[in-house]
Amino acid sequence: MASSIHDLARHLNISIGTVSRALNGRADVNADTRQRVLEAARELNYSPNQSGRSLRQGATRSIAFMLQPHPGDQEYGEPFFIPFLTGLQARLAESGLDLIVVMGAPGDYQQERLRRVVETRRADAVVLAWTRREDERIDYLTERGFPFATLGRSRSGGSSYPSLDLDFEKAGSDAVDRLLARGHRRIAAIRPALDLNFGYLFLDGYRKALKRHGIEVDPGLIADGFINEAGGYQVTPRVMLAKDRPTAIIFNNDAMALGGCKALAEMGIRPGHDIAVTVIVDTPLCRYFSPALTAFRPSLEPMGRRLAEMLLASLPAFAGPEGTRIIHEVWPLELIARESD
Amino acid sequence: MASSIHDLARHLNISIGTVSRALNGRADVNADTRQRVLEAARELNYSPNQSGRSLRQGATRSIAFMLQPHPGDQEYGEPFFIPFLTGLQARLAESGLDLIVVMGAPGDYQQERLRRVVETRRADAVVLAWTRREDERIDYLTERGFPFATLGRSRSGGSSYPSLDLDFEKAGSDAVDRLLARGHRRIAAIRPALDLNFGYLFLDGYRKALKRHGIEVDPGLIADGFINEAGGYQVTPRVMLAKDRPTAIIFNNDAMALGGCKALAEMGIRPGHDIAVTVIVDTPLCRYFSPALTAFRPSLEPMGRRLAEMLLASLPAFAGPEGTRIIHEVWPLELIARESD
DNA sequence: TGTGTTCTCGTAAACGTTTACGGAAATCCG
DNA sequence: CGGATTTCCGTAAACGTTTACGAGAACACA
Repeated sequence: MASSIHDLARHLNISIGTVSRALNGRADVNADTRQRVLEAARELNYSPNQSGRSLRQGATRSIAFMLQPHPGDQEYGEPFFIPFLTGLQARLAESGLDLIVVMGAPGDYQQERLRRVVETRRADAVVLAWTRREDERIDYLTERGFPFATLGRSRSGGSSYPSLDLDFEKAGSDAVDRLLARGHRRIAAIRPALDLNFGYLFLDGYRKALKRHGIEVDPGLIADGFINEAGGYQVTPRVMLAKDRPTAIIFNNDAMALGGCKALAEMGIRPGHDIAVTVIVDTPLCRYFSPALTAFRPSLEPMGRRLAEMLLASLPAFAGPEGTRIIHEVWPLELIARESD
Repeated sequence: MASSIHDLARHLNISIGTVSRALNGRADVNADTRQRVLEAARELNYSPNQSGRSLRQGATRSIAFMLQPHPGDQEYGEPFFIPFLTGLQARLAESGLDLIVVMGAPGDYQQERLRRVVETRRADAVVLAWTRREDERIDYLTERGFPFATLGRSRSGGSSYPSLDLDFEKAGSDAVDRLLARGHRRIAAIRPALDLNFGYLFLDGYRKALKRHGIEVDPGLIADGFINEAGGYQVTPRVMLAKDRPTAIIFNNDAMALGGCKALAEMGIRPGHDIAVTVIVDTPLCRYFSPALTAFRPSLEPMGRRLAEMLLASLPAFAGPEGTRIIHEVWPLELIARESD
């Protein structure tokens, strides 16, 4: 069916070694024969078998991104990652690498799937997202010496791998500053209950900003919930029942914010009028919601490009002349002021 | 580094052939030796090299989904596909297949990327979405005899491949019926300008329903735009400037509807009050928009499962006892009445 | 002319599997 | 007990590449 390097060799009456060298642009092949090989390749519609090549070279020339759907929220997609993946893909393609997105089942937290990818050597490196504070995936990969990079920081694995994260601490702090400047004193914070690292960073920023302004942190105004709409819906009433009601809520996540607003609506509390609502990570949903939610926006597509760049810089096979480098970066979030605060 | 089948053989002092047979559960291996092999495999942390296996078997045991980001609309993700992919992945995993999502650059319409996947044999079959009326990808795949299935129908390729589509025609018709029942007579239709097949199906349903009620189809009420928010924003005023203004608009696409509503707002026209707005394919954005948009909702996750099932049934290697079957299905969309009409 | 260098190519091994084939040992059966 | 059958395993080839090695031819140079 598909033509192999042997077909080319037979067709041109030369050896497969020469064909391979010609195709791979090696120096020790006559310019004339190279020309003929390339023509024959086009004519016979040849393209190399990736399995054969991978087997020989021990490299698949592809990078895997582990995509994890939100558990328990079938209807809600993951618009967050698509622009990121677009950037990631674009940069990898420039270096001739394929991006493969490995889907996991919702909720299994990828460990099994990750093992499969690593152990069957389906990819040369992986990119992780939704990093946890203590992340077993990172432990696993560092232990095995498998190359990877992360979108998000973690305590696990030291600083032996490239990572790109958003400055959730600053965003949390800025959100508080802004609300304080607008006269709020009772500010609640709602974040995901899992060990997700950005939840800690956000809360750190929140706490520090309050303290900086001499305001005591009230544990009754901080709540953790499941990281989806249902979680926000469930947990928001809890902070609203604090003895001294908050006049503002900062949500760490768009889906939780939407659920929270639903709960507020049912309590007769109108975001933007009766209460200020701020969201840390902006998505299109925030923009279209009514009232439009004030939120902190990441530059996802450039981040994807950059993380690909950083990953490549850490791989010996792709690092430039100055050798491999492990880069860590933290990118700012941009405040998009809308109607909800 | 990673242990191979040779390591196991050496460790157990048996031949690699026996090891392979033991691992693959073939009959002609002693129960005792099989036990020892499996233990050794666990002990040495063995797992088969996918490249070697693929090379020998001529199959990668993975299915590729071609994911295409919307062009020109960086911020807007593609929440539509995630639940679909979740279902697809789940069903494939049950048959031991991996799902790999191949990202393309926005706008290149995948032809290049598809060629890469097919020609380098990175996957055993592919799943296509966003089918066009005349789809060069389908032509290419049928011509090459490469197995695939589609989410959506097409004129290309006959009925030689499994396809699962939504009943856009019925949805378009139902949408018109509903608006007519509510007293509207001037109903506009806005759909994507590309050759996307569902745009035709939708418009067919729209036209038929109008004719069925004896209402003439006014070309001035039909407009095509770029399939994103900007497209909806740009094209909506065109139908609003018809000599006899429409009192209702049906959008074929959520993003176009959102852009259209923005344009309407700027014209001082309020959806849900001054004009009825219906969307054919519901996404979370429709639910959160204000006013919440009446829309027709697909069951994406079950559709993903089903299309995987249908694809497997068409593959000789996976078809059940009754042999391979090419299945075509068209699934209904469910009307979700909200506030915008 | 003889020696050394450069250019170009063929040979063959290797990557990690699976599997067709055959053979030795064990078992069965009349 | 002898032949037939079954059980189990080793051998080796094959999948499609890449690449180390070496060899022949052409060329340069003294």
